[in-house]
Amino acid sequence: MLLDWYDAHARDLPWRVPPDRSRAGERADPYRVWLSEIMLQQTTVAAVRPYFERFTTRWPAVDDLAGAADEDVMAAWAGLGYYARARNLLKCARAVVQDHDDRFPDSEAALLGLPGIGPYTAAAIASIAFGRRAVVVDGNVERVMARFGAVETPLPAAKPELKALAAKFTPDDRPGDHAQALMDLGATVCTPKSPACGACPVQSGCKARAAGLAADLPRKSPKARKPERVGIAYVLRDPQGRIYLERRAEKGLLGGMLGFPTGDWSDNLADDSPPVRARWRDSKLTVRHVFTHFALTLHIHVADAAPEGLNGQWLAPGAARGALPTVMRKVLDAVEPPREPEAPHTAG
DNA sequence: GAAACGTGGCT
DNA sequence: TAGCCAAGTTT
Repeated sequence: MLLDWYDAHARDLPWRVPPDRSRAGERADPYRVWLSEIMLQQTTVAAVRPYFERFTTRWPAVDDLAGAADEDVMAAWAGLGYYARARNLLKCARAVVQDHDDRFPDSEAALLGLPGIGPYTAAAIASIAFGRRAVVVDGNVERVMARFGAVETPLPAAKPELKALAAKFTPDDRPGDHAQALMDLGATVCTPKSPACGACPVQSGCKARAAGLAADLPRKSPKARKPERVGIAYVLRDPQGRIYLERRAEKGLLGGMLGFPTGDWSDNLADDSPPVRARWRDSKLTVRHVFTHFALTLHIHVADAAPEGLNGQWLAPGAARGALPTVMRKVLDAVEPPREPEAPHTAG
C-alpha cells in the first residue's frame, strides 16, 4: 500500500518529519510547513531548498517574519518568481500574529481565509502540520488520480472528478503522510513523462496502466501561444558607478520588486520614453526573458548621469544584484558583467 | 472559466 | 531549440 511505500521511499526534505518519527506521533512545525508550501507553489524542490534554508535561518518563527521589513523579504525572495507569493507571505505572517496569537489556525477552513493560502495549501497544512483529514490535490495528485482511474477528460475540466477520486483515497490515519506519499509518488514514480509503472506500489489497481495509457494521461486542453513583447530598460549610472533602481508598483508583474525603469512592454517601442532627461544612448545590448504568458526582448539604453528629481535608489551593482528579479538581474549582468563565474545570491 | 503571474531544468 | 513542466492563488 501507499503508506508502506512512503515509509520506505519518502524523500528527505528539510521541512518534513520523516515517516518513522511521524508514525511515532511527531508533527512538523506549522510555520515551516506553511513556508515550504508557499515556496513550492509551481516551483521545484531543488529551487526551493536554498531559499527555505535562508528564510528559516533568518526568520525562525512566524513572528520573526511578521516583524521583518517588506524590502528585506522581497529581496530574500528575489529569483524565486511569482512575487505575489512573497507579498502574501508577509500579509499572512502578520495576520497570524495579529489575529491568531502567533499560531497558525489548525482547520482547513480557517487556513483558507489567510492571504496566499488557497484550497491546496489549506489542505496540505491542515493534514501535514495538524493531522487533520483533508483532501490534498496538487498537480501530482491530479496526475496520479487521472492515471489510476483512467480519467480521459482533459484538465482543467477534470479537476472536480479528480478531486472526488482523491477524496476516496484519503485515509483518517496519517492523512499528512498520505498526502506527502501521493506527491512523492507523482514526483518520483508517476512522473509526467515516462512514468516508472514497474516501481509503482499501486500498479495493480491502476486503470491507465492496464489500458496502456499511463504516459498519455492526464490529457490537457491546448494552451494559448505566447505573444512577443519588446521594451527598453533604462540604466542610469552615477559617477561612483552606482546604478539607479525603482521599486515597482505593488500589483502586477514583478510587483513590489526593485528594477530598472522601463516603459510599458508592448508589441513595439514607439511610445517608450526615458524616465528622466539625460544623454541616453542605445547600448545595443538586449536581454531575452520568457515569462509565463509572454516573451520579452528588452533593449538596454544607458546614460552616465545622476539627474535630479528621481525617487528611486542608487545602489552599487554588487549590492543590488541579489535583490533583483531575474529579468532585471539579466539586464544588470549585460551592462556590468559579474566578476565571479557565479555570485550566489547575497540578498538582504 | 480564463487570464495573470516567474523561473530554471529537462527533452 | 522551443516547449513542457513544477507541492497554485488571485482576480
